[in-house]
Amino acid sequence: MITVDLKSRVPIYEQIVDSVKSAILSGLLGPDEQLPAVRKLAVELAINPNTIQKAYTILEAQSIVYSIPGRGSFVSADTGALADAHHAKLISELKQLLDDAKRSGISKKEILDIVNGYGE
Amino acid sequence: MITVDLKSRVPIYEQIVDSVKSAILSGLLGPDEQLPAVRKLAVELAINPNTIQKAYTILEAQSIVYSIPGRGSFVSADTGALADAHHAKLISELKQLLDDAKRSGISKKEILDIVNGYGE
DNA sequence: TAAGTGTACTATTTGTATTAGTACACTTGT
DNA sequence: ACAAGTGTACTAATACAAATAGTACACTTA
Repeated sequence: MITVDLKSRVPIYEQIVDSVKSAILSGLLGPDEQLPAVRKLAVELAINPNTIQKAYTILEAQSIVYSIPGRGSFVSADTGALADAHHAKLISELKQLLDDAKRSGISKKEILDIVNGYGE
Repeated sequence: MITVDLKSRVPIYEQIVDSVKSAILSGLLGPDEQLPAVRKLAVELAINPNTIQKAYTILEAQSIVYSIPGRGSFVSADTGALADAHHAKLISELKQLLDDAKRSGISKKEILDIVNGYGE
């Protein structure tokens, strides 16, 4: 569920933050569902517990999870804000990509062909 | 022409590499045109000459520039490969973004509206 | 000859992530 | 009451890569 690439340039704790966010966005982790325990996940990923803790602390600061000492860490009840932020981010990235494509002389037709290749 | 963000996470030498590539792709730098001298650019960007040299070495290894000791560094005569690679990269990023958007429940209509907002 | 160019090399510094180790307070289940 | 499992907190040490500092050499151009 939560994975990490030790060789990546992005810090492990950040990968964990992103991984948890993805799990929530994809529905893999539902509201009030418990996250893996700090120590357990550390063993599973073969990294230091402090690194997991750092990730959970960041997630808690962003109101994406809440932690109860002695109990565990859990997904926040309301994940709407997270979904909204992700949505906005995707739109923004798409616009930037289109700008770049236009500057690079990629035709609108080529782009539309690709977009239309995606079902629905 | 070539800019750098000291606060960015991506290494300065890599920013320079990307910056030169962009300048070439946008036509700001034409074939056989001379790049700023290592020492001069170092002064201009207020960074160490070694960092510039590292960037130029990488660009030369990728056949994007060629260097002549005593003369300077110049844009390669044939920049077609660079343009092709950039084109392929954009297409790939677009596909990935569309995948993500689909997974996030963004409607095709919303995407088409954005794409159609880009002239031509 | 002088100035400007790329190239090469080693040592050092710096910043940040990560690890290591320990300790405390709380909750749950027995 | 107890043990096990949980989050939390803190300091020190380690590791690694980027960036800097400093110097030197070979070449080209005016």
